[in-house]
Amino acid sequence: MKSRLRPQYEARARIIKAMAHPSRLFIIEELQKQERCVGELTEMIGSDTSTVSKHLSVLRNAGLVSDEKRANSIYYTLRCPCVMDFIGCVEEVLSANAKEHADILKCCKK
Amino acid sequence: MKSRLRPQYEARARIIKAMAHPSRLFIIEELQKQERCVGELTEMIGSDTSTVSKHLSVLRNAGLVSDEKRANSIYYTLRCPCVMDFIGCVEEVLSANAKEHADILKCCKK
DNA sequence: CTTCTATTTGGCTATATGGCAAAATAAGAA
DNA sequence: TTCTTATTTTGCCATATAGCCAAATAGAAG
Repeated sequence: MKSRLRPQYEARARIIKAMAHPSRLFIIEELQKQERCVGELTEMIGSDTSTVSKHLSVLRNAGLVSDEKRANSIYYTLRCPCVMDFIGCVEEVLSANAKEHADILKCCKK
Repeated sequence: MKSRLRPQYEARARIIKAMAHPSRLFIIEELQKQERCVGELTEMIGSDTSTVSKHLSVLRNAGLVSDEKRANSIYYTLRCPCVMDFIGCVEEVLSANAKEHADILKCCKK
């Protein structure tokens, strides 16, 4: 592809890659509802604190969330709620896939 | 997170992960304009045919594209054009990030 | 059947990622 | 100051990914 376009696609891919993990999708969805600190998210997700912290740093580095320290916890917020629109489309893909699977099964049974 | 939710987040993550690569984003955007065969995409992207073929199989396995053989080429099509909506949001994140960077620079110069 | 063309697959290497545990850091409370 | 709590960083290992090359496959064309 034209070399001047490369960096643009790479930048986009970095953002999307930051979302491409089950726990991080959970975090995004949760933060869309309300801000949360690491401890809360850790408990909800059920893995090691350090793991959740790393996920948060991935999201932060991508610019998807911002953090603010209050009392002795760090609260994370979703910066661009539009990322939630993704989910709708992803679900559309998933149900299209499910439908196709169903059709294939139906066809084989005949 | 509640164990019955896990599979759902994993399914979503698989779809998003399939998009999380510069070449695959390019392919998605190109296929949104018109169907293309492997050879055409290979030339546009400029990497090995086998590499592009693998990218296409990632997209196909995710259910994002479908393929149809005609003459002696295989033509790929975008199955859910809504994935293009992603890009708008991703660009929003990118420009928010750029703005923040600019603000930080401005602040430091003072 | 043989040849040619388009695409996929397998083998390989280098690099990136996710996870936990342990050590390090930051900042409030005593 | 020291103690405590919340979070981040580091080290390590296992696994996944991208890329190229070479080999295999599928069909069209001769």
